[in-house]
Amino acid sequence: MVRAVSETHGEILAAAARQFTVSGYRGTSLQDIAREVGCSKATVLYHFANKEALLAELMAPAIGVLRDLDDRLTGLTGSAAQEVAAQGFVDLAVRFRREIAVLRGEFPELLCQPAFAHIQQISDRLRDALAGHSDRPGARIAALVLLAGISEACGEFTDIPDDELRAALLTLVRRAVEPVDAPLPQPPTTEDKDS
Amino acid sequence: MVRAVSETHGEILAAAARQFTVSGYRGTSLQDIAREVGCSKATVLYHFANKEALLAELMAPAIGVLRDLDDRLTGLTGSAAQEVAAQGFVDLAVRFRREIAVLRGEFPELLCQPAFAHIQQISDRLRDALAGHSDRPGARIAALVLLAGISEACGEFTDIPDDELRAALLTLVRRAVEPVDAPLPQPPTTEDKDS
DNA sequence: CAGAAGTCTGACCGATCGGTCAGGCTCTGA
DNA sequence: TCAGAGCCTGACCGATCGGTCAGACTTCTG
Repeated sequence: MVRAVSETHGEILAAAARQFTVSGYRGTSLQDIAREVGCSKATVLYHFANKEALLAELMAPAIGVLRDLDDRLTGLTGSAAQEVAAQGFVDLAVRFRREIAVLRGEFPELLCQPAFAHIQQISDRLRDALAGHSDRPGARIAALVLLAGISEACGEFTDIPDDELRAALLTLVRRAVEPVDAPLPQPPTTEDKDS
Repeated sequence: MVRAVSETHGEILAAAARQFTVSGYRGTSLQDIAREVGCSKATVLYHFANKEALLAELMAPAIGVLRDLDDRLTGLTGSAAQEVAAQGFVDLAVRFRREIAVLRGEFPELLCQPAFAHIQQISDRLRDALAGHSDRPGARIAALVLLAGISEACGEFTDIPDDELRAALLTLVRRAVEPVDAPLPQPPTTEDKDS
């Protein structure tokens, strides 16, 4: 059976997206993808140079949006950076729930691959922005917990429509982020031991 | 070379912990562990029935603490459940940073294995408790984002001492969790479309 | 009609995985 | 002294992985 180029190409991409979401990148073999499409493993490797190229093409749209967000963050400081980072990342996470779920937990290894080398730097800058470029541990911790948690959680809420999920996440982030413009948010914690 | 039982056993366990933390469970082979210990792969499999048993023994302490927390949560409702869940999970996450990092992202597959079958249910109950047993989407989302984010983030802050990390996380969780005892926290969201 | 281009496949490759097994080694106690 | 228990290993196994390759088939084009 011979199909139009774009047809098989797209079917492989769609099957890979589903399989990666369920089993992760490593947990999915080219044979699994070929089986779902109904072609041979060699056909998958005819349309894509290798497994990594398949992943790269799958991630391209999300990465593009992430880069745009990175550009918009340059020059911003304090709560302005926090707000733009919050809105931008929440929107990105909701729109690309599936793609982000794929990377779930496989970030460290995947980021070593050349196609994704720069993403680590971008996400570091995103975290700094969400922390209002503060170096207080509380701000850094809150920013990382929120970014990681949203990435992880988005894929789970498949039953919640985009609008509702986006609004709830944005409310959460605004509530949870450590304010940086105010001198200090009246620390009500139990004890402070600055080592 | 022949060592005392407990010695090699412990060395394998320690090496596995390090490797799993860096490369994940799947990403670490028995050969990798054996190489770090300085023994053969067969020796690893002499001390542990199989790879899964190695992981189970590594996780046992953390799982025990998780079960204790689960017990303490039974019967609690509202903000009381939230507070106990917050304190208990933050403490657990900080104490067992490394163990939790191992499971990072490999939860879905690992939870299928019989040794970890019950953990999914416990973590579901933990999430419900942190949401104050509310079924409002905002509360559920906040709880999941916080649990996932803390799990993910703890392993990254190796430079922050336990006390400080614990205090910062607890402050964050208390600030971020959606209050449930008050009738409704003055919803400032854009629009509510109850489908 | 000839042949070039594009699409697809089965057979195969080397590498690596988790796991097994027979046997060698050291130490201990009768 | 010697048998047995405990510890350890090299060699090996079947399965699976990502990837290659020659060739078959269809479609387009001059």
